Amino acid sequence: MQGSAVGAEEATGAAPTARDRRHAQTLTDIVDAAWVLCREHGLAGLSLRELATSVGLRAPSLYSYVDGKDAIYDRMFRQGYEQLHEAFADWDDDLSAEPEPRARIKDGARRFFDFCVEDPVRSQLLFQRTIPGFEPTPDTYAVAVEALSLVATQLASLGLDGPGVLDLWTALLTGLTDQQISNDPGGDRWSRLLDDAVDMFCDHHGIPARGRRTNRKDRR
Amino acid sequence: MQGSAVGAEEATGAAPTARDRRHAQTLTDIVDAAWVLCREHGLAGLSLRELATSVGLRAPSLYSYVDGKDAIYDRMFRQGYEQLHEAFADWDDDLSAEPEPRARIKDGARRFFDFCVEDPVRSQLLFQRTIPGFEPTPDTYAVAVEALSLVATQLASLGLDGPGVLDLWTALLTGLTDQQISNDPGGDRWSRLLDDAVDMFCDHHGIPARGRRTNRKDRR
DNA sequence: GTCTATAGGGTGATAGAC
DNA sequence: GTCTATCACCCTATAGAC
Repeated sequence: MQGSAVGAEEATGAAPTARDRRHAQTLTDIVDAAWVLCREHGLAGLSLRELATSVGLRAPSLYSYVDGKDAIYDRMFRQGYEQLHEAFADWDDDLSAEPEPRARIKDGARRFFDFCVEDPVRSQLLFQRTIPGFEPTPDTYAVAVEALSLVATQLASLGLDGPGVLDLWTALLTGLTDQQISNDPGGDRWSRLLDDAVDMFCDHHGIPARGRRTNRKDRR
Repeated sequence: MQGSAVGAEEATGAAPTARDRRHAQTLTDIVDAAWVLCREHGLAGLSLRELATSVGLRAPSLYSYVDGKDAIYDRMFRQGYEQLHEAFADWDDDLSAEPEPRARIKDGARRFFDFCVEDPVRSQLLFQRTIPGFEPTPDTYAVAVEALSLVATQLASLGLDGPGVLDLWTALLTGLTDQQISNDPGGDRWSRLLDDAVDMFCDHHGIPARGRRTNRKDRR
């Protein structure tokens, strides 16, 4: 379920020793435990002491695995975008099975909605900028950009392109997910509006409901 | 600009003494300073020490004005919803000048958008539940409900009613504002999409663009 | 009402022994 | 690598002198 954290050591050609593997293992343990604690106490409520003891260490020992608190957020941030990437990796695989653009857009919307609702803390870390001092490393920021551009190109291939179109799309989707998360956690009050919202959006942008193609620009 | 905090003392029939007025004044000073500090350090980053010194007091002296930290959040929360109420109090005043529902809906959307963007910290306090232990007092919660129901009835009079319709409306609006606040602060990248978004929404729900009335339900 | 003093907790991070 | 000990802060809240 969690993204692989192998590769934390420098990618030398040398084979990993048993000690390297142990090191990498407790490192992933640390990040996994950090997710658990953040879901419990909130993203900003993460305590290094508690994190350490929850993996059987004392606080100072964390520093031989991770450079400090922000470095832990950075690893979580990167992992989150890797998971987003995974969630959309096979999105266009069913192109042969379902060629209708609107149905496929609905599928994409549902993927994103579920991805966000399934882990609100992750959504908060990835999409809202709420942690005081944290900025992702350029390296992990590149991972985020890559994941987002993957989704953007997939949407563009379905006819959703142009700057304003994509921005309105993200606003609509994040609005629905945020309302669901913060005003009806565990329920489906906004989840069940998702398909209707997509129809509204597609109607407005000339995405055909059936095989027929209507082009919005031609009508003006 | 800030809502009046007179009336903090119990509403007895007695005339307020000079001492009462001084007390009420420093109380509003405290709340005003709390807003300033929250905009600087974030909502959760409010420190009672710093708040006290910023109004010329020491931390313990705050407790003779306010019951604790959550009581300060409560006053801010209430004041925020009073301001929202004010922002929509005269919304239907221009009914004679502008009877077109769609134009008036756009005006309402713009009011809400500006209200949110103009003070992101206030939006976070009012519309997201991000502070760990804080729950508004029943008394101030009633103020919030009243403000929201005012807006809801105004929308309903324009044809935007039904549970799903209102929920989709709030999702769309908060989505646009949140994106604007967190991804383009100070800019207009989502602000300039607002009118188009309202058109999309109105088209979908049968709100006429001109004087003619189209009813969505009749067409299915 | 305001203060000093302090209780009683928390935090991230570092030095240095083992 | 892990630990103990500790530094150097931060915080909210209360007791009691003035």
